[in-house]
Amino acid sequence: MRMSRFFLPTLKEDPSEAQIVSHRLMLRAGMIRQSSAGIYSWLPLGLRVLRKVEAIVREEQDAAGCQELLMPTIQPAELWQESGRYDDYGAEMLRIRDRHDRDMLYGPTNEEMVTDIVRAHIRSYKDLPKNLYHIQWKFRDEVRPRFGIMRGREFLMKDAYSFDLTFEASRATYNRMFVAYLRTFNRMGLTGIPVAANTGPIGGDLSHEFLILADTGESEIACDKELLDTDFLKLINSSDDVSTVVNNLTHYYAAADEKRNPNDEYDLGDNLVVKRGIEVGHIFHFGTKYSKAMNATVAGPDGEAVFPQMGSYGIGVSRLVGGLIEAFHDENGIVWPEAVAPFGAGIINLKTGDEACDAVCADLYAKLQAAGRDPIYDDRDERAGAKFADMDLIGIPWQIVVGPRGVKNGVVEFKNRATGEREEISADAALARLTA
RNA sequence: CGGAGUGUAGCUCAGCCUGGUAGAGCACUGCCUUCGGGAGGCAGGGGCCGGAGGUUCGAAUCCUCUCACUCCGACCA
Repeated sequence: MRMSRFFLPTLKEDPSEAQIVSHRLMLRAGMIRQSSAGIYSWLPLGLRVLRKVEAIVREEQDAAGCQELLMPTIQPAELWQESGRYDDYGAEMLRIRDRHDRDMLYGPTNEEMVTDIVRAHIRSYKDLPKNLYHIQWKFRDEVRPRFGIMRGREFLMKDAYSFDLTFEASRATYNRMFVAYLRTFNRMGLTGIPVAANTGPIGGDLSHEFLILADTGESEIACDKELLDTDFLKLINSSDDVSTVVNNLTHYYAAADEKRNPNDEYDLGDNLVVKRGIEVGHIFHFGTKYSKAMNATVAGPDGEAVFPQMGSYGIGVSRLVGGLIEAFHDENGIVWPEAVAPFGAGIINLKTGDEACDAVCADLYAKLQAAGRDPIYDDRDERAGAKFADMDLIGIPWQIVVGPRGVKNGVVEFKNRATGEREEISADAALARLTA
């Protein structure tokens, strides 16, 4: 992408409404634009990152044996009346009436709808297990939306729903999803710390939240210091058995603020740490709560009707974008991990219009594109300072700076956004670094 | 929902107390000089001062109502 053609409305000054760093940087980098309280447009740069995060989530869900479908945002009230949650959910549910005076709602979650789909099409235990997910916009009419997309009313969520024949199989699915979540966050450079949590309106007997540490996080977690010192990735890779991984992590004390138990914490002594975090995932095991309420059964091996055991598994995809910025930024802007960066490399032409510079840049640009690096090329007729500032603000991980002086000497500047390291190397060498 | 604020140019804000024809910086357009880490000069364009009522000869400014947004709290996968 050439920056001269890219829709990138960056701001020099901090918008006054933004209180936390991720919100400020998303506005300054031209990623989002607020429409109304807690509702945002995703501008091209922001959408690129959102799609990257979404793609990682999707790959890991697929790898965990889930199948993607897509359910609607608008749901009929009847399904929710059937489960009993139409009245329970309260004012957070946005209720809509259509032209035929039918009660509808903008879905805050999809347990009812997916159960309706499964009960219609799955009749035999032989068709189980199934784990269905979608990545769809949700709406929760929060009393007080804040922190930009971190606590918006409209947000993008991945939600998966598992159906198993037996309790044991269902717990195994829960564990598999647990580990898939660890992997997902890990691929983005984050550590999602699993903590025991309440089940809230979703219901059930078992639940874990996944939090990433950030001082600006809304949730408080109390846990055993040793848990934070654990190398999750090593643990995952050292065991083929997901239940071992889950057991190794969940035997440490770790609780969300509402589930803290002073008795447990007393034993930890100095090992107890209390930190703030951002909830980016939440998984639930709730057994037959919805299958029973909605009379979803399959024929079991002996012909009797069986209520499938269920679980649901959410990841806040749009919230993760904000969480990533909270985790990865410096005084100059965002520092994207490569896996989610909106562009894989940046080219800065210090003297657009200079024949030699233009030629070197054009060559780099074409070759990086051909190599699938998805580069952004700042070919604007701007001062160098503005180009450097914008490239850092939007967090491009690798930057190649091409100027007349360097070109004369056959070198370009190769820069790492995260470390700030700069080297003078040939354009070919820079290319080799990024296409190896 | 309780409390506190803010709405004036795309952004950050001044002007309001004490009523008298709408301001600055940044951004934008044109020209010139600059050009290696957010340059400078000159000239421009852009605002129903959130909306509606009221007071007044006259309202961004005073009064009433209303809408929106932000912050603190309560609430919340």
